[in-house]
Amino acid sequence: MTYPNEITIADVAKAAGVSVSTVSRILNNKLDVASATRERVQRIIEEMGYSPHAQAQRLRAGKTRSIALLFSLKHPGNRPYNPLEMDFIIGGAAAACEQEFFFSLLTNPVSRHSLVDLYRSAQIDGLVLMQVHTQDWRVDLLREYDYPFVMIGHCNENTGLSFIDLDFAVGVEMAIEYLVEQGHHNIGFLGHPEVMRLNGYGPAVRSWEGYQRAVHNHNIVSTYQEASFVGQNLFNSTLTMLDDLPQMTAIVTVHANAALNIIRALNERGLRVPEDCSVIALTSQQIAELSTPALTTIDFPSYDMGYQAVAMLIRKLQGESGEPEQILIPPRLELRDSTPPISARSE
Amino acid sequence: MTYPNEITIADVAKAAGVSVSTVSRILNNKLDVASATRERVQRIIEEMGYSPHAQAQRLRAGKTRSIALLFSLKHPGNRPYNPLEMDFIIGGAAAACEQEFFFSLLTNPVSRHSLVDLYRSAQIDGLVLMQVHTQDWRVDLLREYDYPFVMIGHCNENTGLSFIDLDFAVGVEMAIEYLVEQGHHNIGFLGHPEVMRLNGYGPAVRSWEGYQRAVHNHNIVSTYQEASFVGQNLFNSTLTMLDDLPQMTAIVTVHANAALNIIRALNERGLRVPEDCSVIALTSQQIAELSTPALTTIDFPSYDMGYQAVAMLIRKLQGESGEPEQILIPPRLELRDSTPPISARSE
DNA sequence: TTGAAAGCGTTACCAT
DNA sequence: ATGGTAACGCTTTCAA
Repeated sequence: MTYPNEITIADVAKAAGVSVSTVSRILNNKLDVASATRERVQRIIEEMGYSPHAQAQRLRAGKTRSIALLFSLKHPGNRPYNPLEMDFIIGGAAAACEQEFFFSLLTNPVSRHSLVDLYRSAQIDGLVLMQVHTQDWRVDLLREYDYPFVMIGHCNENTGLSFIDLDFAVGVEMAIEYLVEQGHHNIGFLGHPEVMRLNGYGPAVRSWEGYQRAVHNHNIVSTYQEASFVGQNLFNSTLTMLDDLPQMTAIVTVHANAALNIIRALNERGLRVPEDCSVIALTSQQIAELSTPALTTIDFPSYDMGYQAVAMLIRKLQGESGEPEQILIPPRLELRDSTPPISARSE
Repeated sequence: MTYPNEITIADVAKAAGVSVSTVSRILNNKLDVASATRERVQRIIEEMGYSPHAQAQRLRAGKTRSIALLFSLKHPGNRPYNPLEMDFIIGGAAAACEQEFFFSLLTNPVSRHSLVDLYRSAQIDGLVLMQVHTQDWRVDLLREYDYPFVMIGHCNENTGLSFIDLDFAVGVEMAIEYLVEQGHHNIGFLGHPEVMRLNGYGPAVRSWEGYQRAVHNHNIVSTYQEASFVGQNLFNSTLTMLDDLPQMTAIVTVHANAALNIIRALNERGLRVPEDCSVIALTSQQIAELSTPALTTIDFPSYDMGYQAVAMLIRKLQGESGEPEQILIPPRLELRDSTPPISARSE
């Protein structure tokens, strides 16, 4: 039995012997309807398997109830993606679905024109921006046009803008500080690729700042490598750091997925984690617990960030918050098994 | 300068001194327009920054130009997700965006009602189903209503249905066969959790079949563990297999992300990859190359599968293909560094 | 080659 | 409490 999906509110009205307006009122839970009528019509709606035409409702309302997340694939084959970015997507989708918003993923590269067009042609009510740079033309453009959007990440200049971001600078600093407290003097830092930092990619810039600050403020010997997240690269960069600084007893990395390669590189030199070398990564709980030993982390709550970003956007769209919301998440150190328990270090 | 986005086709018509119909014709590249008019109007469209209201166009056309992928989060905190499933999403989004379809991610749990409602209320034109089970109520329902959809995965009974899937059974068989050819006699299999197989989750059922067939057809000693993809579990399961079968010289796993834990577990027992033990995983090129050593795989082209699924769905929506398309991808063995080169094994 | 008008399925206003 | 009607912005007949 195949139901035709061409049942309209008019069909329901006719079947119920009432006017279209009445059915509409019932659908929208207006109060001025006799309860007898309401019940009768509702039964008929049920029986006919009617549900209102979302497109028509949206046209009428002048709202799309759609939001999108920009996730441009520069090179379609350029995977694997950062798993934390995947969590932005999932978290965002979850928040949108809960509020019955359509959540769309836009992978085409955006131009000024295509970006503006999304709003102009009423494809979306609002946008989530990720992979934000300290100076970001997309942000400038959307701000100029006063189109609703929120960022995962933030710029140098954020007046009037809504965003959620992790405090990468403090995060890296905190990790190094912890290691110093634990008695480490020789610490390696495995950062984002240099080119990303020079391009002004937020996390790259800020984690680098945090590293510089920590080195400056503490009496430690340090080496660093800026590596892409290709496995072989992380592996080699770890070896290079060991060459530079053979006494290295701790590594801090911003790479979510680096554990395998760092650990393997250390093993290659006869070093074990955490007995000979501690590792702290900037990653999510879930990824940290994928490793053996489970990684001590500066927690990167990416699912929640995606979720919050969308929740924030929807609040903005519904006009609940006139003020922009700016959330800079204070980093949290999660001790797990890749740094020795405090008692063990007091030997 | 903030453009109002309330410019309509009527505004353009008025500004150009022509009728709405004429503007519409120009927008839709109809032929019966004087080229002088066309150019003049096009310039005005440009100047005014007009682009047509997508909602209105879709209402008029009776098409939503939206498709969705069902990715229910049973437990919102239930991460990390299978990275290959993430690639379904990205690949699907890419295909949809290229064709200017809206691609939406639905994370709410679906009921019969909510599923049917997606079509009835004209929220979507079609759906991509993943996490398909050998018997799947969603498939039965959509088939009954004759709503357009495609699957990533397939059921036991697929008449009239369109799908793309990897041939997991042959894949696992092929991996084991290769190992046998290379002279291995003691082979371990690390499969999906038993409960997934018993629930009829396609990949779990079929990779298990492939394993059984391989063991039956070859003269090998084998052990297996069915493990969840939690790191600690994979680690322990590997150790258990080593306890069962200390002479084990090769492991085949269906877990995309298991490499770290398998390798670490082997190292724990003083075994090295690939010198002492070979590893073949069912995963994507990108993930395989994240590991050190890079993993030999049965390639799981998940991005392409997502891409193809959506392309297939769009073809179906555009009525290009009356016939259902059923693609069962023949597995391909990709030799990398977690199995020794053939020359090395002839010692 | 162009324009007028109907209609896509709703909701909201104004009557009754 | 209910019904008629206009309007949301577009495309597509049908006429001119």
